[in-house]
Amino acid sequence: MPNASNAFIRKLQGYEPVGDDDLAWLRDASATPRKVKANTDLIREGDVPDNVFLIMEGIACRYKSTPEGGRQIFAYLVPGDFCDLHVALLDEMDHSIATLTPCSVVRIPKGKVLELTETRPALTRAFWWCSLVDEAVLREWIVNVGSRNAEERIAHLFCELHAWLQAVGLTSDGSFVLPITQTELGDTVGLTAVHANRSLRSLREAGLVTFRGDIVQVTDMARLQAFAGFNPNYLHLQRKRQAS
Amino acid sequence: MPNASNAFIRKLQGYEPVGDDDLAWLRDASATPRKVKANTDLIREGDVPDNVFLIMEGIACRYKSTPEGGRQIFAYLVPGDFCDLHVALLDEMDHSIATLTPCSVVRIPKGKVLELTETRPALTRAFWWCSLVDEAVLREWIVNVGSRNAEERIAHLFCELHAWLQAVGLTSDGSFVLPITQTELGDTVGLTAVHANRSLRSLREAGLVTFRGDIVQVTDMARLQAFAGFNPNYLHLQRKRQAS
DNA sequence: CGCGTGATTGAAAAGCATCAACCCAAGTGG
DNA sequence: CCACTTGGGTTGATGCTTTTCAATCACGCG
Repeated sequence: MPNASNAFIRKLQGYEPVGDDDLAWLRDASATPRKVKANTDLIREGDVPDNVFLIMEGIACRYKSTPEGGRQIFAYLVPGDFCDLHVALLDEMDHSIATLTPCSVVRIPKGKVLELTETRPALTRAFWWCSLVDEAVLREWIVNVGSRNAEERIAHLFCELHAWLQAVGLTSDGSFVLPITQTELGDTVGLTAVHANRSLRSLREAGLVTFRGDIVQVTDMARLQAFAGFNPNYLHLQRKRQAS
Repeated sequence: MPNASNAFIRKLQGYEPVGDDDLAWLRDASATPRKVKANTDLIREGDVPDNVFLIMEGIACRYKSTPEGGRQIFAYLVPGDFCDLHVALLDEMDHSIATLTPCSVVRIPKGKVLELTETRPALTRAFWWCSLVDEAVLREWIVNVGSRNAEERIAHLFCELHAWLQAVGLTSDGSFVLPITQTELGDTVGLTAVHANRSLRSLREAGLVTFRGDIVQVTDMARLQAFAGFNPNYLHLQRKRQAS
């Protein structure tokens, strides 16, 4: 079994050349993961935490609860993703983070991240890059809920997740594991569970993609992407060109 | 008339104590603004630019065009806002930026920003903070289009803009200038212009807020905020607590 | 004055939510 | 071992929300 910190370190190395010294910092920071059960809040809106969380295994999500009792999910967190880098700089959480599956997470003290911005420009830049990619994904999600219909929204989400997970080797032959309920899918794309269910049936019957028992299987990738209007440019998956 | 760089520098100073040396860098960087007409693309999706833009006067927006000929706006840029800090680190633009009114903008060469990350940790942190606040606003916009109805979306947008502009002294007595068309308002909150118009009428008749001739006038702030479910925490307007 | 852009209103149709029922599989406890 | 419970998936019927299409109005400008 590979070193648990691999997903995280590999991700950052994709953004910036990471020196041995910085590598040691990363290894040290991600050394002692702790287990968390599924459907557990890691941190809640309003909290003023003093740790940054990092997902090593499992899937979590960012969300806000709505006054009517629903919730809006606006990010899935997969291994290697920061939970709340925000917290290191901002004051209090403006949203919550919950696990969707059992997870393994590590905590990095806030002070350690602040210190990093003073002493390690390459890592700071890599973290900043992470923020910027997160931002790009959020923009596309606004396009998704703001200007696509129900089927297109779901199709687009599946395209994105496939591309993202493929980049870290978590897909196989057009399929990937997505351990969420249809209610959570609805909370993600701004639909009710009932309508999400009907839309899934349409997509299945159209021969584009199926979602059964935690498995998304893309039937026809080219048609699915065309249907969803998916353009992966916003994921910024290709490596950064050498900067001098 | 105040130094044109004030909005920008004041904004950053709200995030981090800025030393004299850094101040000089900022003044220098924002020294020579150039005028741009309304409804002009500053930069387009797919471009690989070598400048970072900074809005000194006027209002611009980030947007993506949809295949059906519409567009989705996901940010308004007001004086002091960065246009595309992303570009300094990411590869190519994943969205476009256009002026909505005549604007005055400055360009900062990409290399200058990269150099900054090596030599000026306080400024780098301030820029990073800007990214994180942008991110928080994007999250709330997803909640807006994903889980509020037409009237609530518009009401929420107006609450946000009022709070944001009030923080930089651009409101007066519950009103502010919003030089956009109803079509652009619709493109922002994921509605057609027709339905945006009807929703505006409802809000006006409910005595909450009016929007006529580029002026938003909040009639009853408390009720408007309650109606929209507005909580300003995500704007992170309060100053950062002293770190260390 | 005529034209173009944006605002406004009406009527019809489509999209989506709501309510309600039922099915199914995986526990759980007697 | 089985009755019972529970959470998630599926489907139908109905109504509200939003879009679409179309027409008209108001205004600034050459």
